[in-house]
Amino acid sequence: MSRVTLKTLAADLGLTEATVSRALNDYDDIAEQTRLRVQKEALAQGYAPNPSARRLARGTAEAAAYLMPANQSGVSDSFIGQLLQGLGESLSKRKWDLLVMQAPAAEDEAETIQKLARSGTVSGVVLSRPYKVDKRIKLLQEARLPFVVHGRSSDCSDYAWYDVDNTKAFIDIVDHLVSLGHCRLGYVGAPSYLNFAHQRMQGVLQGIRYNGLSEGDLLIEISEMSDLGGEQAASVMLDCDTPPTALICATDIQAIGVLAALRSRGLRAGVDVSVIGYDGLFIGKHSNPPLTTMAQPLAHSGRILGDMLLALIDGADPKSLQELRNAELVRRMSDGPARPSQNKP
Amino acid sequence: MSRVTLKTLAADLGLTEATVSRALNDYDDIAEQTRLRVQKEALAQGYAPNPSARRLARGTAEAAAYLMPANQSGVSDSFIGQLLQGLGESLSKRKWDLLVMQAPAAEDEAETIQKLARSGTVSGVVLSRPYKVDKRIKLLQEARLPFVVHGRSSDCSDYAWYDVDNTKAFIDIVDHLVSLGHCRLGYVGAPSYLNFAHQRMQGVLQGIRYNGLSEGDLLIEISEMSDLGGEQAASVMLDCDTPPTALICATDIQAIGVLAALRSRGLRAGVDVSVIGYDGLFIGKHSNPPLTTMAQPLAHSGRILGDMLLALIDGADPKSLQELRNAELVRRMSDGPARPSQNKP
DNA sequence: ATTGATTCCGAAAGCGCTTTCGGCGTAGCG
DNA sequence: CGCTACGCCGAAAGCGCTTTCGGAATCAAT
Repeated sequence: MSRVTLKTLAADLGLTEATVSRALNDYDDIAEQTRLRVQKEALAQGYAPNPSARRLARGTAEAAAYLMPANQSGVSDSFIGQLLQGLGESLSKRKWDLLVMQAPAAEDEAETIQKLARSGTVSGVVLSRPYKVDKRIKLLQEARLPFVVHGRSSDCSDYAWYDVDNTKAFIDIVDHLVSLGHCRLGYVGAPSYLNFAHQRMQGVLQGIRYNGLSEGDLLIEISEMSDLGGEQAASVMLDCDTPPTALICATDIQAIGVLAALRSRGLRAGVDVSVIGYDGLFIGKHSNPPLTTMAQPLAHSGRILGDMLLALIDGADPKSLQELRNAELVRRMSDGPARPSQNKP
Repeated sequence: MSRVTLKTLAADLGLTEATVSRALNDYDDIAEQTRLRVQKEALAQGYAPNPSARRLARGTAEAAAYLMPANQSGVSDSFIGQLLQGLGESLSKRKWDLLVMQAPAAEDEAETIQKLARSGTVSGVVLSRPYKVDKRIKLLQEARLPFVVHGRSSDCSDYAWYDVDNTKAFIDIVDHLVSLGHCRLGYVGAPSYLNFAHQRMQGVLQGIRYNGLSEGDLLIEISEMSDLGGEQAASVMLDCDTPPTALICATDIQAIGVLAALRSRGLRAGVDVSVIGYDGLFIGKHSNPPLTTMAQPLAHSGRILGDMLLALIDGADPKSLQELRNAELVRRMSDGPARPSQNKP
């Protein structure tokens, strides 16, 4: 009982491989009757075409790759599972395979992409978390390999992307905080080579200006994207002469660390100091206290990215495939009005 | 500037495709000198072999698939990212591709696997979170497709797996709790079609017996694996006549919900009621209070599973590839000694 | 009955690579 | 000097599938 192939199927049916192939692929120059006969037999024998052969013959990969973001900071990204699931659903509509790739080292990313493009392993790529200026994007463009980006780099006019308006989100955060009476703010930022980090920082800077505050009213600490990073960043701001009354964090993970820093100082988040995160991670629901955060809508981002990629490959203009969503403030317990008399006189 | 292929390369070099192929694949019947010349030229032209063609010719897929666990309960699994990364690293040693698959519906899983096996898309499979009796495993065996399982089904004698000793872990939890003076326990379990849930339940049952308690000393509630599930399960146990003084949870996610249930009743986890989770998730570090839990070592599980799969395909006996690890109790703040006089007299 | 148009299927080439087989040329042996 | 023995490379088949092209049969129309 060896493998059932087109040849064996054809032999069993008394037909040619060509005919069987066309019957299975719904060509319209096959008699309805034989088409049915073929498909029935194929099903009965459990025939599954060899994808390598098909791809080779068709000259198309019928597969897409997801480029995993390098896992800096050890904290695993819980969104990857969701994203992959959505991507998979979308791609499976065309029976495409989804493969995940990662560069061994950061510097090998270019080579990885080159190989990907030249070998024709995939016919499309999904890229997460671009850098401010991202040579991977340039490489993909030069290679003429269709791709969509989850996020945006600085210059994002020429390719397809799906992103949340980071800048607006952080302007909104500042607005919210100011409306609560806060006027000395702290920002726990992330490394700015990641473009979303840059965008978020711009957001708070703009927010400050729009609200008539000066940059002197804003303390900034950049930390790595981890709880410890957030905790340390918060510590230096909290321990200075005129500590901020509200802390804005680039990511929920950092915000979680900020909460810890507060607790260890006997400060109550939400009453003594407000802290607001970004991401809307599940973890924020159960932190101490529950974290107020800007939640980004990534429920269906996988599907959306997948659909975009498919559209792109069908010939859509990349520029027509740029989707910007808004994050939404979900208030939990870590923010509150500025206290009339603040600690540390 | 079309694609560079073996043919064009050969033409440029004045050699045959065959020779070039062998030179690039380090056959030993190629003169050292020409081998170098070929490899240099290949590098210069950025040649990347077409994997479909290679796979077709070699008759091997040089790829493995990870079967994503169905995302019940909406809570995304944060371990998937880690696992995939480890798998990818391992497989990349042989330049294998890693692709992720998911069954559209639960019932399609069988068909998905059949297709996978018959089509020869991959030469190996990694399966997560098996059911108690898992027909996917049977299918993979029948299809003679090498596979490794992350976890174990009831009958796990015949295949390769990597798992944590769930039963032992929960015996340990009971031991720990009993040594703290607890003798009325509650167990928040998970649906037992998942075998790990069954194993964990067996663990607490055995732990009860080993410690001379009777089954009357144990309350059991099965819930779905989510924070809400845990909260509801805890609620019914807490609100009964003689509530347990300690709650054991099948997963951290449920434990997080249990903590919420406690808080909403004004009960202090770790002093009024002890709660212990399982998984060692990051979230437990920052819950309220920080969660005591049995941490499973999944840092390198991806690599291990990948290496196992490779070994399997090299002809290793599946039975020699079975690795059982132990979880480790990490004490945080949610457990403590039983109080002499308990609430509700 | 002759032509033209259809309908349906077979023949065959080819996708890019691997691998077996054989043959050429040179070196080593008697 | 003729012999075998290699070392090195070319020729060619084949992996399983797709797709173009053409031809045999069927049908409608003149």
